[in-house]
Amino acid sequence: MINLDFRDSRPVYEQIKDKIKNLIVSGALVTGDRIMSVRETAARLTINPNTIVKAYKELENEGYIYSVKGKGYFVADTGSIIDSSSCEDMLSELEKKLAELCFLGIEKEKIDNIVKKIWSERND
Amino acid sequence: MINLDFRDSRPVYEQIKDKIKNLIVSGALVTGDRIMSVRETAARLTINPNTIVKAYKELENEGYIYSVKGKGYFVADTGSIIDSSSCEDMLSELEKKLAELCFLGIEKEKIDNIVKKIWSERND
DNA sequence: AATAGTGTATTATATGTAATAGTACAGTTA
DNA sequence: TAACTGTACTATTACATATAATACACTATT
Repeated sequence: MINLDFRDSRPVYEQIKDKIKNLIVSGALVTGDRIMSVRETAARLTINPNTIVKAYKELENEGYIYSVKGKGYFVADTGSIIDSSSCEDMLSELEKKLAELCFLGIEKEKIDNIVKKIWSERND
Repeated sequence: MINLDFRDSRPVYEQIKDKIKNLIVSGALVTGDRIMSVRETAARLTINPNTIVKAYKELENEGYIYSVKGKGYFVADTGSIIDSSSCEDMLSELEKKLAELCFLGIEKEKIDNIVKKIWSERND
């Protein structure tokens, strides 16, 4: 389900955040689904439980999941996520990345196709 | 010209990399332009020269600038930058970010407008 | 030649983050 | 009761970041 990439220079807890966020964004996990427990994930990846806690807590702060003592972590209601301020940050980040890709000579059509694909997959 | 943002949690040398890269990508700096010297930038931002060196060296490795001993750093030929492997990485990163924005409810038109704006500005 | 500016290299030090290890406590379920 | 959950805390190690202080080689100007 989740594997680590040791070529990736980013901290382990960020990789875990990313993987789970992607599972939610892609629809593989939906509201109410229970995700692997802290200890289960730690054992599976043979890393320290504290590292998982850090990843889960940050995902909780961002509104993607929530915890229930004694039961586990669950995927939160997607509606509660939309934070306009962080959306603005993401959009300005996106603009920088796009400007860089444009500068490097990527064709506009390539970007258009990616955007088209993503939004068509989601708006079924 | 360049200022630091202490609210930004990223390392200082990365912020400097980003600022200069943006100046190049935006066209404010063009091939052959000399950029501020290591010591000059360090004095201006009141940070350690070694931090500037780290930022400049990474930009040099990425092909954005080059150094001449005794003279300074200069903006490199843009044609030498295009590295297809790193382009692939950037595109897959972009795809993740776009999927996240889509998930958060951003309208496709908003993205289309950003893309349109950037590519029209550059293809004069 | 002298001076002042460049990039470069090196060593040492301080600080914060990331990750591990171990333990303990509180809640849930069977 | 037993076995699983999340949570909290302390201690320790390893690494990245940033500073500090030198020193050397090259370029340009005077």
